Amino acid sequence: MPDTRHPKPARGENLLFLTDEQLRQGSEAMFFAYRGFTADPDRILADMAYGRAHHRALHFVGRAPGTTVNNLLNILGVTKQSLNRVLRTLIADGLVESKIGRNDKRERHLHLTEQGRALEQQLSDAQRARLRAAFRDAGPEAVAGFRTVLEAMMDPEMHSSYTKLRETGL
Amino acid sequence: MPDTRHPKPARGENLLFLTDEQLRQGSEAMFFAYRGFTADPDRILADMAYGRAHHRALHFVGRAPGTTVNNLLNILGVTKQSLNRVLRTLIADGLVESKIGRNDKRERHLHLTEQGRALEQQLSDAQRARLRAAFRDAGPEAVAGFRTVLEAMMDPEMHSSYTKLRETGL
DNA sequence: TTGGAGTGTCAACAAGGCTGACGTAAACTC
DNA sequence: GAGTTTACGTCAGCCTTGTTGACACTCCAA
Repeated sequence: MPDTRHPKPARGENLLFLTDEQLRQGSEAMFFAYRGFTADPDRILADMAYGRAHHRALHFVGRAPGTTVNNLLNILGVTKQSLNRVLRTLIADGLVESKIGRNDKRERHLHLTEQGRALEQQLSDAQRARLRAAFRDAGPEAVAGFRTVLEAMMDPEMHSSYTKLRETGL
Repeated sequence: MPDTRHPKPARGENLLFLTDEQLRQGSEAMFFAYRGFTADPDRILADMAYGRAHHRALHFVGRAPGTTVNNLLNILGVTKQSLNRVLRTLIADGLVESKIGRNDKRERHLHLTEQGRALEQQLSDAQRARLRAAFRDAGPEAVAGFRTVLEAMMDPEMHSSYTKLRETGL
């Protein structure tokens, strides 16, 4: 029986949270939670001609206004052809603006239009509502742990994208 | 300035973790972490004729041996046509066995074959390795918080699937 | 001026979602 | 016993979003 007297056991003791069964439950928690995480914006998008990829593009353009296509490519981790298809429809529909770079005219700097910002808000609000409820129910310490584990799960390059957004974004 | 004397502030105080910026970072953490979470098994699957959908089916059949098709459908949240396509190849390749029910002969009970168990192990090992490292780095309290938040993010039906697996599975 | 980087586009394809329709067998219900 | 419902499989077709490969254009820098 595990020792339950100490809430924070010394290392070496009580590694119950590292058993295969615990890890399996962790996997399943990720799977089910991610489904919940994407469910609300997906529902909104289903009515439009857009999908999850459009949401992601809107999110990160809104997050890092003026970002280049290449930068967005690295963040999203898809091919430029794949991103381009999404971006093309967003630009055609007037949600995203693509401006030729001033210094380097090969680059395109991406911004949300008013309309794009509105849709991004709508989608993010739906997603954040769920996240807010989950965070509120779980409490600040659980949220801190949540963030810590997620950061440790990322690939190093993704992690650096993540922290870079945190520092420079907005 | 938030009160930092208490690690667990009374409600109403210190709700910094519920600001839009914090929630946005939470969203991004989910996005990047989920990419990391699926990266390792995806790499293994890429060499075979299988994809992430096959991994999910193998996982849950292995987790709840003897489960019916309908039950698996509910867990995975896809249409039977979609699941059937995946299941058909797994059965044809001898990774999954489909047995007609004894009581109710309409039902099919699914099991992993030896070969299926082997592949499931290989895939899960890759995924668990990353999770184990993340859990180890983050520590038991962070892991508990991680689980708490993820559970709060699930849709209620998913949450019941999740807990049911935890109770009856294995 | 030439090579390479950043960007965009076309074509073709695959995985894995979806809907709708239909068939079969078993179980349930009246 | 007839009719309905349930569980499952399958065919056909569509969509989104990912992939590769090939090619063109613009601009910067050596």
